[in-house]
Amino acid sequence: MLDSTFPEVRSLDLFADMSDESYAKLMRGAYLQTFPPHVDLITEGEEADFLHVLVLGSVDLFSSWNNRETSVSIVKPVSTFILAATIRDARYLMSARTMEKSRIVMIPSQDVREIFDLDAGFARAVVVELAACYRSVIKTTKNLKLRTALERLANYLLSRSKDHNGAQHFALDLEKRQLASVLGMTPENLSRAFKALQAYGVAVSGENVELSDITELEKFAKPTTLIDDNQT
Amino acid sequence: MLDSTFPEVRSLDLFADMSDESYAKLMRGAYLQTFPPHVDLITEGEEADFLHVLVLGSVDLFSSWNNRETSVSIVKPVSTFILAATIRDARYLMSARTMEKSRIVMIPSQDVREIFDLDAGFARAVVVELAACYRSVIKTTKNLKLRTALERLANYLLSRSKDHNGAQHFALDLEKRQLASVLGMTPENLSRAFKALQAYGVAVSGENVELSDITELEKFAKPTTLIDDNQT
DNA sequence: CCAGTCACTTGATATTTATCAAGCGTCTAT
DNA sequence: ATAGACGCTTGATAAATATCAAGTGACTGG
Repeated sequence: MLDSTFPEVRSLDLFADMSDESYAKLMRGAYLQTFPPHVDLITEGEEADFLHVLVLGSVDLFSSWNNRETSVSIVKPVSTFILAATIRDARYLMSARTMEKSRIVMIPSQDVREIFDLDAGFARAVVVELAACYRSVIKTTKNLKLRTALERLANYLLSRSKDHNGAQHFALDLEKRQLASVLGMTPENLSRAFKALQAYGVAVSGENVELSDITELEKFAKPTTLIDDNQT
Repeated sequence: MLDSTFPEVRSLDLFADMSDESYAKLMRGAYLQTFPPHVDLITEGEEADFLHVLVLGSVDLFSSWNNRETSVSIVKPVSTFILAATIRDARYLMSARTMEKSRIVMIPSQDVREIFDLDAGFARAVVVELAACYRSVIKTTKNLKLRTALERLANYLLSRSKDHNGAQHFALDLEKRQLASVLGMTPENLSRAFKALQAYGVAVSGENVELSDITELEKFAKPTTLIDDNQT
């Protein structure tokens, strides 16, 4: 299904270190598909038949219980989702929907498990990716359990600022309702939280954020690499 | 350091599928050590020099920020901790301390990474373990974001009941203060939550729990395998 | 251009959760 | 035995967060 006309996939970290032969095998049953915005890709509880790799766009991983819903994380290119379910041949723990137009590679889970045993380079890449995912969720848990909503928002803003080379001004990359869900609060509360952070030099207008006193904001937010750093 | 006098280690899921040669290499630099209760094993932020495997006892993985502290999870035998940090050669995201007398295998991280590349059976076992850890934290996150403290406690009790073959009566395996921290609430609140659950047939005396109406409690708690099941 | 939709905001209020202070009961060490 | 320590509980209160109900403003489709 997938051939060399998609070098973008081959060069992803996850596939870069494997043999051509393994790659060919892996891709034999794979699809590369483009989805419009707001399309449901996966529903939690289903069997994990495919490993998904997001090549372009963005995907919301969310979960529901008892009529409540929450965003567990937002996936940006290039990353996999549903890797753990694929490995364990288990059911999805989260649902997924596209947030914008997205290009996604879908690889049959069984092939992933098969090639994992055959190709050490791929195995290493899978483990490294999975470990990164694990550490990211641990950080989320710490963020939720150790901080108030206001503190989470403050640190989120500082984090985004760092993503923009420490810029004082940048645009939110999420709708506010979406951001509220990611941060574990209601949209109403997010509005009030933004207002409360005015005291630390935060100004928001639409999607535009201005941090006029990053030092003061940091004094309040107390960011730490052990929670707020995406890389380590 | 470790030889065949510790068959308990060799037969762990993590090590069972590897060659004798790889196992020998892996254990060359390893220690098997017994720690007394309430000993700090690891401090978050340090380099992950060793992979830890808990063979006996129990270990608290906790984290601190801004003078607050929370239990992220309790590790019971047989499982690893710090696996993700070892894989990524990164810093620990959590601190660890023994809760009771515990026997722990410590394997130099570098050896783990080396043998991972050499032994496919070990690689598979590492990935399966890591995927299980990942899914477990995802469930924790969903639990925290989708449920109130009362709902978390109710589901925790139902979960423990299932661990005891659905028994109506069982003993808590954690101190209440510890349990409160795991569930993301204060000890005071846990006390009140237990009282509030009396309405659903929950009675607690010391460490003894009696669930006199599991059906009613389930109607309130709405447990789901996608959050509350340890296995899948 | 206008009406409608929709995300966001704001205010009032309720619920949930934490904090502080005190008290209770059990265990332990002298 | 008894004093203290300690874990737990309880009550009073405060803080954090959610809910409900309007309202605003921007974009969109006819």
